[in-house]
Amino acid sequence: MIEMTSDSDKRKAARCRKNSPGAEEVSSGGNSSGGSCLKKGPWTSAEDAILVEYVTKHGEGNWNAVQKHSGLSRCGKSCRLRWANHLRPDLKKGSFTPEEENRIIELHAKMGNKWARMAAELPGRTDNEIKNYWNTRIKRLLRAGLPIYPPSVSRQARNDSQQSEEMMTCQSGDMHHSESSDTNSFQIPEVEFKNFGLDPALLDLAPASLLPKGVSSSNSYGFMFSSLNPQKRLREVDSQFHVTVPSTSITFPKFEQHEDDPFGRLVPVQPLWSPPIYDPDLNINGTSAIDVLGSHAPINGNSSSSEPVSEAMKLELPSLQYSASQVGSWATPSSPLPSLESVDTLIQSPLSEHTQSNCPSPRSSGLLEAIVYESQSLKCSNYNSHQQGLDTSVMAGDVVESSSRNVCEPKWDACGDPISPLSHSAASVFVEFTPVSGGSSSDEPQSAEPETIPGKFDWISAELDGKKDISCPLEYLRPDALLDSYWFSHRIGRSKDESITGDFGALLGDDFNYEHKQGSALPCDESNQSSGLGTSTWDTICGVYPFSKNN
DNA sequence: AAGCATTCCAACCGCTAAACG
DNA sequence: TCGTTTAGCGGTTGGAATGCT
Repeated sequence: MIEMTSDSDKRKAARCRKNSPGAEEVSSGGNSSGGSCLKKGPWTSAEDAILVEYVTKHGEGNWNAVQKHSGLSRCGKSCRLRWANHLRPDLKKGSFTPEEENRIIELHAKMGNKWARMAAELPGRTDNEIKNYWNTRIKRLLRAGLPIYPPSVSRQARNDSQQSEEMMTCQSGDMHHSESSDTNSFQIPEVEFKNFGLDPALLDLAPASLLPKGVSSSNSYGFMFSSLNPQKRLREVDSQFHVTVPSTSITFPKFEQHEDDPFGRLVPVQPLWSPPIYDPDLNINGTSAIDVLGSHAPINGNSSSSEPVSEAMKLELPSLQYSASQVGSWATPSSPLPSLESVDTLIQSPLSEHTQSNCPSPRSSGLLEAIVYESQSLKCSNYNSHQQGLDTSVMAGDVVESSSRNVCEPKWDACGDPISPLSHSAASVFVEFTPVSGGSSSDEPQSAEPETIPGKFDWISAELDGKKDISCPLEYLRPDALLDSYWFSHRIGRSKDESITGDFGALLGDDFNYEHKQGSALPCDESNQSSGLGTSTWDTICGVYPFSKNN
């Protein structure tokens, strides 16, 4: 089976052309490594045919023999990849189904970046495919500061982590704990950052996808289960510091496309997240709570994600942690979490209007979209619930919240319009994803978070595009927070010809001229809407972002 | 419509671990 | 025990497709 599409052929041809003059030349038999010229670049149909024929005759394996016996000018590794990723007859083509997406997330929570093993669980899918999927689509969630793992998984991981931690402590003192098990033990991975000369506090803020190369992927997704082998990790542990990831739990309902919803929106009806089969304990209380894509802490890349807190300070977010039993009652969580409908009603911002009206509903085929959509709704609701008590119930433990608020008082006031999307993007992001130590409960020992995260909420100065010296609360500039709003407005409220409304536009408007926005006190009014977030603007943000900049 | 930016994806590289002789 | 081969993984690259201005 030669599955060369005309597209891929074109692509390959183009790439061949570009790749190297040598690529064509070597295809006639040359060798490159060790004197033998092996062809690189896209495979041709002829090569595929040869490979298929060979494998059909001889079976898989012994890939280095392919070149010898078939005349292919490809190294065995290349042959193996080509076969595994494209020529295998049992490959499933096309985009991932929602079920597969679900499965991938589930598997990733279970295995970490064990792509091959994940692929084994997904018939017809390849590790490369899954990896690409994860590294691209999941980034959406990361950028949006949305959770990826079901909180149930997170909770289990946290529990296991604590247990193993205790064990480790007992057994070997304060040693770095390694992955206890690849498969059956959920452990919130320590996020290990190599020496980037960065302030851990800053690193902590980095969404994985925005981290400098070298910290990305497996262990850069923050909370994700590092795929580093224990040996590797031990080797590298020298210059690393550890971030124990606190996680929060947000339960998400299952989505269903309401027939009577003119916009085909997915609405929560049942737990989306079926209890992972690999751990019955995850099915807490026998509920089918989905606890969608939980541990958003790390993912959202914001303060809550991977606080460089001491292990003793593993933080919970009670205020955001909905018990599994609440899942079924999505509309009536114990905390003042409004129903989805209420959310739409409560968030009477332009965005919410969009949410109701022309909200690009999550495609029914897109689990991620659904998650994003619903998560945003949830965040809205969280915002509201938090907003209510923000001024009056700033816990001592809500250091992040309170301190940031204090520090940014003028800005908060300026943009803290509860109706404004800015409120959401900036303030609510704070509120929602900040590892509120002990959350809203004051019984939790109030950690000295500001001390463990030095300067986290300091105002920062950064030169943007070499033009402006901006000064603003670091939190304001965090891409995740900004993107959160961006994503929000895009996924939910922004139609094609609409501009980003409110604060985010204000924040990211022309040339990211924060100085200007400061001057205008980050107005949230319509007049200050940006014409949209230019891509270059976003590049600017990323480029300016402290951890990369400091690098 | 054109130009630019971003996203997606195939393919690769370098490295490591496991398997095997 | 050691060397070789194979498999797997993280990360990267770059063209095509797509979206935005």
